[in-house]
Amino acid sequence: MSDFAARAIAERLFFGYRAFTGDADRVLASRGLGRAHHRALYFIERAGSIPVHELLATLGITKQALTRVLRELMDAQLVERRQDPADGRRGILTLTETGRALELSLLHAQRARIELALAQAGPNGREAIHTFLEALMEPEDRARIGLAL
Amino acid sequence: MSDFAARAIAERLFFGYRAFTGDADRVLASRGLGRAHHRALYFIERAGSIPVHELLATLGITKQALTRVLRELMDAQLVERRQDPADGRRGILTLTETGRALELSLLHAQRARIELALAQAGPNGREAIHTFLEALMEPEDRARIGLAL
DNA sequence: TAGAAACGTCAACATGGCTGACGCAGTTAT
DNA sequence: ATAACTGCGTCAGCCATGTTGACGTTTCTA
Repeated sequence: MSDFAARAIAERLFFGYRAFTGDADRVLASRGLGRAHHRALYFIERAGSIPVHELLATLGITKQALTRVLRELMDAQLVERRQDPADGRRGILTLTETGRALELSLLHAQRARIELALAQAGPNGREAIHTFLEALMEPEDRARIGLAL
Repeated sequence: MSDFAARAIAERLFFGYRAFTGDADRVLASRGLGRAHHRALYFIERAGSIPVHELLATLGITKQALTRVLRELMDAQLVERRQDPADGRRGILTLTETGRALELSLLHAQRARIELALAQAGPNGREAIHTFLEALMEPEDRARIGLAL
């Protein structure tokens, strides 16, 4: 593949991702939260409820970094932790009603941009876009969202 | 658009972008540099030579943040600054031979992943992917890489 | 019942952002 | 010519998000 073609993708990913996250960042800033909080909210909501160790693996950060984020989210009454009944050492995280509402509003802040971009790409483009992004991902992460390795 | 469809894109962007940047991050770490240095190298190389104020606008960071990055790149002999002959206040940045070599090796670290992902998406997918990513971008940034607003 | 596992927590540090304030060289307007 | 503005570097201090390493507690498991 030519360097030129690689650059075309690289810069579009850079600017595209920046704009995409920017939509949520504005909402987050008004609540005194950051992108790290959004990611936690997103994956807790996605799973319904999730063990701490799994969220840790998904986010790919250390437990110290996650603990700080979770403490702030729990202080803000957006996330709750309870014990795993099957193994009392494990914590299970869920969103509160307020947390779910915030997560949705963050998603909706990004939805318009996504919708527009998919529409521009045309009805047949959607599958190609999914395939492309899935192929960029690490196999480990593909498995995490329920795709074949 | 359904929340479900929006989430499908959101998480693929998150994991895909993370894997994509991870390729370069590994090379950068071995040189004691970070992602911020890569972005500067990329856009200087892309332009051939670029005024400081334009790089500033492209990266969307403050001059203080950029100055630190540029100082490190110049100390490492990867970037050179000279005066704009037309306006002595302005600085113009170019890469050294070494800088160009590093930038290329960073691009190549990402190229295989991009190539594979484009191949997976099929020959007709490429246009859709470009269109999609361009539509995600801020109009301002589209203009910056030579696209119509 | 000893050891391992799953946390939470404290401390220190790196990176890459930010704001504000100041200085200086060079350019432009009066 | 001189005053004002511009572009840019720099100092200082702060914030968000990540890192390592060490330690303690609770809970399971061999």
